[in-house]
Amino acid sequence: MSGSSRSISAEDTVRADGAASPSFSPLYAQIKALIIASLQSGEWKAGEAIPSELDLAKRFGVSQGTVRKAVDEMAAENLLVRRQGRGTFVATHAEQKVQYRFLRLMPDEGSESLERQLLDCRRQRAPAAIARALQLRTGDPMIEVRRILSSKGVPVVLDDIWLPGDLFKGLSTERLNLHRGPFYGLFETEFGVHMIRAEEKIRAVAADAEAACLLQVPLGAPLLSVERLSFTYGDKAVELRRGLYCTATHFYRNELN
Amino acid sequence: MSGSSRSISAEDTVRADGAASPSFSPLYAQIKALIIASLQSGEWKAGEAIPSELDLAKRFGVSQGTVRKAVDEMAAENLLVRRQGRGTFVATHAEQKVQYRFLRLMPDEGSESLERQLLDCRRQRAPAAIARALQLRTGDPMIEVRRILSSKGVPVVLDDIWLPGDLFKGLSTERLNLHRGPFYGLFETEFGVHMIRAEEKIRAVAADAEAACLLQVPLGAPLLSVERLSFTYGDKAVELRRGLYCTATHFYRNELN
DNA sequence: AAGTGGTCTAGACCACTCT
DNA sequence: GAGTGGTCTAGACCACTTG
Repeated sequence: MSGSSRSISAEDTVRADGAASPSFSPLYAQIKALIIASLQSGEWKAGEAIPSELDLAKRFGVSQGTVRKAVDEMAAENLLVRRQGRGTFVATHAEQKVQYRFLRLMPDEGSESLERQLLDCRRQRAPAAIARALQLRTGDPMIEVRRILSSKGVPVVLDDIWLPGDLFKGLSTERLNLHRGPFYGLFETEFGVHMIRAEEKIRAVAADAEAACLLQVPLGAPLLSVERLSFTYGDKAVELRRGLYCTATHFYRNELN
Repeated sequence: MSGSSRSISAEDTVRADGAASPSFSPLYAQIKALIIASLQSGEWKAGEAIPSELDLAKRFGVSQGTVRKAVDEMAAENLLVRRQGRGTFVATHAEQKVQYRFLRLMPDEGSESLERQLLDCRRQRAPAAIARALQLRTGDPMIEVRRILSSKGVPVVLDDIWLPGDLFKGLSTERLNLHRGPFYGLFETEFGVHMIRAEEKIRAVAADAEAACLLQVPLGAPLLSVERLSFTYGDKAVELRRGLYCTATHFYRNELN
């Protein structure tokens, strides 16, 4: 790299006042932020390759090693996927070998994929509780989707999905039904919304009349309630989902470190 | 480092036959394996500092950068903890700010710590199902521990814990009761067993008579069943645990990436 | 053969902690 | 001030993929 290239060096960091420097942001972290900004702006789309490490190093005026560290972190966070000899690619929910990257439900035996059945998709006004979680105002336009996932014809999951109306303008029952693969893939290609992270709150609950009917279990049967809040770039919440899982033939798998 | 130091270079890797080289093990991975071996042998105990990167580099005859990469991975896996300016330390369940590193249960409000109540601790013969999970033989000596965790006097968790008898020879009710903090801390200091990873299978179940009584919930109330298999170095399973969580005032928190 | 990511080295300097 | 981990660079070479 050229010698006088520190256009964004650590030393340039703004210091709020004499005391307590603002915790020091290393170069690679700034490079990472720039790459994320490019992802967010759509410069590179889901599944596409980003420029090579050397190209990025030239572009940002830093060494390859610094770009490498930024990309390494992003690969560890599943924002990017590295493939030796081929390049670095924008992670996607669409063409992944494991469909449903965020679904931790596993069958006790076998490995059949799940069939999808759309129940409903309608425009709604945001209820207070939903609005709060998504940092919207009560009454803001939203879209509610309900669906069932089945294994070998037996219903296993009942999902109730809430999306901000302004981000998913043209979403409709037909569009959802036409699409193959996970919803998150459709969200990427049709609406430019990437889900990169989620938080789940899990409880055991008793099936109410509606859930019992739809999941074909007795009234009061124990179900796993999985409340998921999904985030896109910049930790912006863009989906709230409440799943009811029937855990007679499946279980929720988790790994602890 | 001295020039002729590649005592364990990548090129030395044994190749099984002409075709399909055994997938290539980089130097840093071999260093990592050596460090893990030292941890396993007890050369550095839980909570202690390991040698500095430069010392390790000298010892293994590689550059600091290679040691750094090995240690970075181990820190990412929570085997080691780096502290700038101080050193690198063996991770421990004992003196951690967050007690219960593996417990994902969170209160809906507040942040009270949980009180522990020991119900039982006895020597047992391994039932078939337990033995299989821990790769033992049916009838092998085991220790079974039952306990309750309570929040503000209200029982929240009922745990049933199975441990291989040969690894936990002197374990007794008194010893468990004397000890402060999480069991996993005691296992480290008293028995040299470090839990480094675990897999959980989660289901919703209905409370049976015994659980209902101990957790003070109605018969048939929905409970979270959390089956945990814990591993020590070398992916050796050393604990099977079945927890029943009452999720009226708490929830199981998970993060997806 | 060319291009990509992956490994390894060596050295300089910075930020943090402790004595 | 000495010692530790953290950042950044520059260059060499290796492993893998594709044309």
